[in-house]
Order: sequence, then C-alpha cells, then structure tokens
Amino acid sequence: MSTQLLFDHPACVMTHLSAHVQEQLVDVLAPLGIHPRQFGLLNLLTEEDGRSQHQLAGPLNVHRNVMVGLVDELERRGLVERRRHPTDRRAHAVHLLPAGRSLHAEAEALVSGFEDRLLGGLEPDEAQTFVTLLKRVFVHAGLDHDLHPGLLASGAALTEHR
Amino acid sequence: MSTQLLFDHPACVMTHLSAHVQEQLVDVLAPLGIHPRQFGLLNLLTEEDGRSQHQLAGPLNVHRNVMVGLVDELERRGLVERRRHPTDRRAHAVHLLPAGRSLHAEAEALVSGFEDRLLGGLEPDEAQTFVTLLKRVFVHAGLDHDLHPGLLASGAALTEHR
DNA sequence: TATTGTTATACTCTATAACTATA
DNA sequence: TATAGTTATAGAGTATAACAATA
Repeated sequence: MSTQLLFDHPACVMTHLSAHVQEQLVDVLAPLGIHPRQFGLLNLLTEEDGRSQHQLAGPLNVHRNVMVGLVDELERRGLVERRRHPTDRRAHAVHLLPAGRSLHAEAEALVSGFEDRLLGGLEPDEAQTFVTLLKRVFVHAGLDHDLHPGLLASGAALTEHR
Repeated sequence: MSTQLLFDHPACVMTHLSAHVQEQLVDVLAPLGIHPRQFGLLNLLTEEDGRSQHQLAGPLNVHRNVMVGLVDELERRGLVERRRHPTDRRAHAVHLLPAGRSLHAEAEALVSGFEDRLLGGLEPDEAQTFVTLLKRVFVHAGLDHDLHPGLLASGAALTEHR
C-alpha cells in the first residue's frame, strides 16, 4: 500500500483529509448555492449580528478584500445587509436578514449530516474524543486568535507563540 | 469568543487547522528548498523506488501534468532521476538518487519535529489516540484509494463509496 | 498616522484540452 | 481504444498595492 509512509506523518494525513473535507463541503452546500466560506460567514452572523467586515474576516481566515466579494454576493441574494456601524463610520455593520437566517439553518443541517458521515467510522465515544483532541490541537496552534496572517504586518497585538 | 460557533463544526476546525499546518510545512521545509509536495514525492520514493509518475501522482493527490513539474525540479537538482520503465515504454521510472535520499532524511527530521510541536499540547497517550483516530477517519473517507479525482473521468476501476 | 472598505493589478495555482508515443 | 507523459491555454483564486473616508 502506498499510504504506508504517508501514515507516518500525521501532518500529511491531516492535509489530505482536509482537502477531501473541503471538496465534500463544496458539494454538500452546492444545492443551497453557497460556498463553505459563505456558510462560515452566515455562521458568524448567527452568533453575533452587526460585526464589521474586518471583524468577520479574521475568523474566516480570509483577507478583508476577499470579504468584500463574499458580502457582496450574500447581500445581492438578500441574505445579509450592510448597515451603518453604530460607533465607526468607516465600517459597515453586516446584518443577517430573515432569508439568510433560514438558509443558514438549512446549511447547518447539511453540514452536520456530512460530519456525521465523516465520523461515521468511529464509535460515538471515539468521535467525541477525536473532536475534543482536534479542538485542543487547534487551540494549541494558536488558531483561536482569529486574525488573518496577511493583516499581521502593521503590528496587530498578537501573543507570540514559539 | 468568535470561535464558539466554529467549534460546533469539526469540519471547519479541521479545515482551518489544516490550512495552518500546510503553511507551517512550507516554512519548515523552506530551508531545504523543497515544498511539502516534493517532500511527499521523496517520501514515496523512499518507500518504493522506480514507480511511474502516474503511480506517484495518486498518493500525492496531484494531477499527472502537475507531477511533470515536480519531477522536473527534483531532477534538475540531482535529487531524483527518470529512467526507462522496465515493463512500460510509455512510462518513466522515477528513481531516488543519493542526494535525494539524504535530503529526504533531513526533511523527515524537520517534519517530525514540527509534528511534535503541533501535538505538543497533548499528553503522549492522547497524541497517540488522536493520530490513530485521524487515520481511521482518513480510511473511512476512502482516501487510501490513491487516485486523483481529476483522473476518475474515463472509468478507472474504483470501489464506490456512498 | 493608522484603519475600514474598496478596487485594480499581477501572480500563482489548477483544470482542461490537446498532442506523441506507446499499450 | 486507452494510457503515460508532456505542453499550452485559460480560468480560478489570491496577494499586493493603492485609494478615499474616517479614526
């Protein structure tokens, strides 16, 4: 088997698996006409409405100029809306519209279903353990900072790691 | 925290973590002048020398026309060599040269070191469990087939899943 | 002077399709 | 007819840099 040596490297296993997950997520969300990133955007707005595009860009791991296009399309489809930011007149407050909220619920169900199938080879307690450890690796890598690397240049306040 | 909802979706956690891992792998291998994919290629040749480019492309998850460039550069640097394939005159047998073998050993050490840091937030037995479960998810996703999706069109013999 | 959103430009990467030489 | 390798082309995606408005 040619996956023998690949298996020696968890980083490679993770990389290949993630490529597959991303492809599958695109397919899973295609019936709703949204990309995984746009699902992520709706997801963030469900959590807290009215954030600025810059605030949304970090957790999605995209640059702010990419965020423009993401919001553009969701706004064009009547799923979100740009409003005046209450405290910063440079920024736009992105708000979720009813259509966006309902489409997010559908997407949420589709993604959860996919994840169930993805982890379907594990026993429930094993899946639980896997997800818990995955999150801990995520946090240990410093990925809960929520700031796009391309925006670090001009001295954002980041805790150094390593 | 804006990572709250992201945490509801293992697929998203995995996707973001993998993006980080890929970036880090690029940096880790940069001192040796190779990309993660080229490390993967050397890795495969270490396992079994003389495979055709097509046979190598699958496990690396790249199309055969991308493989051309990968082999080109490694050959230019004297790390690998194209020889005549013993049984198929259309194919090239890619062989590892001594310089390639020694560079692979260095790369192997660097990658292993990175993986130790990556999983450094887990106890040894937890890391072991995580890697085991990761591999099982990988296998359950059917990723040990080793065939590039772009090559599936013309009816390659693949076991269907789902 | 720095930051938010925006736009334009260039660059990288990849997918598609052809072509040749074999099978 | 199908496949291995190669090449060229076009497209998608992304990074960089600039700009206006505001902090």
